[in-house]
Amino acid sequence: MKQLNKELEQLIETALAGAIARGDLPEFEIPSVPVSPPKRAGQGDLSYPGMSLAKLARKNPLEIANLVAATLPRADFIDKIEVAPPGFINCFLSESYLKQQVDRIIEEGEDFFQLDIGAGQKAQVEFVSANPSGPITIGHTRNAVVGDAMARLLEAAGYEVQREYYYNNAGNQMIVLGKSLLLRYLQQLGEDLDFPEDYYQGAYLVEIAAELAAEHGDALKESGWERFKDIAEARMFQWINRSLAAIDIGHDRFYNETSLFESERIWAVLEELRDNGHIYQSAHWEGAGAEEIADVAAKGYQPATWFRSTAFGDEKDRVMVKSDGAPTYTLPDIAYHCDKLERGFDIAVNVLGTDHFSQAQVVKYGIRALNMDPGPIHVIFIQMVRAVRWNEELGKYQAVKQSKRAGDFDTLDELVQMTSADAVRYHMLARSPNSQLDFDVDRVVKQSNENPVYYIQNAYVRCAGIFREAKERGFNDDGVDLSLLGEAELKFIRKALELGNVIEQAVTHYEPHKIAFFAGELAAVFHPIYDQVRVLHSEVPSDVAKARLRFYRAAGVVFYRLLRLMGMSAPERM
RNA sequence: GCUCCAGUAGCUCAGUGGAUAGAGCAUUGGUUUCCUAAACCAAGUGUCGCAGGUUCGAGUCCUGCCUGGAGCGCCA
Repeated sequence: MKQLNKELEQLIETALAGAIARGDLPEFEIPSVPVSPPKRAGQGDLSYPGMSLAKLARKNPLEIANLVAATLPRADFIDKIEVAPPGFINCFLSESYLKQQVDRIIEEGEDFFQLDIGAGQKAQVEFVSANPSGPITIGHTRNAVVGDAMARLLEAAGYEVQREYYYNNAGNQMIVLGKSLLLRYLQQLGEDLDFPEDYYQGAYLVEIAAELAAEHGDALKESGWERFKDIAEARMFQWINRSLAAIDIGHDRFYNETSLFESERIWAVLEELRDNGHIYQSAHWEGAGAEEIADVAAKGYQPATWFRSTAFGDEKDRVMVKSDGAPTYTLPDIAYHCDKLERGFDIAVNVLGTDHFSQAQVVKYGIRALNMDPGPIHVIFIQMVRAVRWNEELGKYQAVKQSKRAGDFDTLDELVQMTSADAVRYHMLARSPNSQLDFDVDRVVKQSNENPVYYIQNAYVRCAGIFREAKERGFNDDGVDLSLLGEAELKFIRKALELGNVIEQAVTHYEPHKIAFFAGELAAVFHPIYDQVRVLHSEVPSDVAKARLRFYRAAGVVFYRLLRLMGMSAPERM
């Protein structure tokens, strides 16, 4: 399917080049000017602001617009071109072209607006990346939904996409997890033991411990925490994957940070940084103030290994290897991204919470210090998400307490249980990632017309309903004459043809939420049409009914495509 | 203190430097003999945080300020 705004832009550029060649316009470099649908009726379907050229062409914008309109090459999708002050070039789409697109949409099916922007290119999306120390929380969920939608959109743009999950099972967290499970297990065996406050308090460890006790009795009693760490880790991953699968999310590859230690890759990276002159040994960083130095002295720090990230714009240098010889999190993170780049991804999207902002910056500095181009790496930062409820007494929203009490929830599982996988996905996606998200629990739970999830799905359901009914009545759209379609149906087709541009915008700006808003807008165009444009109705002549049936077939294809792009289901019935 | 993000209708939020700033919810009234009501139709709501600047044109870009959030460890 063609992206008409791009086609038109090219035609206009051709016309401009012609005008320059003929000497009607002075020599100038034609800029890329976005062609977009105007907001108001009567201004056509696509609009090009000719004013952008006035200064370059040193000519009145209205004159330029008229010149372009008069010499624009012919195209099958254009009905007419109008010029409007102060210099807009407005394009009206041809009705017959739009009607033909109904069959084109059906032909393309699930590949409707499958673009070739990324053809032959590899993209990676790294997302979730939660360490296996507990369940998927509401914050991870937003990360997961945004990351997966980004991956789907990249696929729609033609990229070959890999979904990756980066995790660390070697840190102190995991040791504590293992020890926590060991304690819970011993408690299950009846031992009266204190459970330290800084251990994992979650009830899930008690459950696992109970299962272990039931399955193995006291056979594991003599095992060390290492054994319990392994068990806990395996169980956590099972749980995480099951939770994600419940909202139709999965990863192609799990990348263990530990492998970077085993391969000694981190030390190779450190040596390369050192060779490039970006590493030094010191008890404090080179730019430390007197106060900082005194503080370090008071703590008695021995010299550590520093990366001079300030040379790349950082506000302070960062420790790579602590004075005790252990690397910080940053060094393997740099090595990991180095590895990513070497794997040859043209785009490497990284979905992170804003609490990783500084970390992500340092990684980019590290990449540059290795004389590599961090260009392919793009980070989508996800702002905080919290579950809220409307408090009638206070007249404002309040955060749902993150306690384990019944009715409160802070995990994906509980969220899905309270609402639905589709509702979770839609609401987590339908926000700009860099705005804080208040997840209104009651509203999402409500399965009513105030919930846009069902508004969109219902559009697909309605299409499916027509076909069920038509089949029962033995009616079909064979031998259809699409010229019988009316203005209402064309309005939908016009809107649907914007999908390609939406996908492109979402991909090039790394803003997957755009697809969610588009889906809502398209449903808002659809429902009034469905209300008026009936198919199986006594007053509708058979040939018109055939055309309309074909139209709803196309509409169903479009909604199916949209729902899948958002990772949502396309139910046949509500 | 420094860095980043946000501030748009009563609420939750969209908004590619372009034309008269939008949607949903909430509020009020209306709509179904025949696929449809989780829907449709109609009605009102704005100091786009404040002040400057750039531009033919600014909610959008720049500067400063105000408010809210996140980050600023030899944590991961």
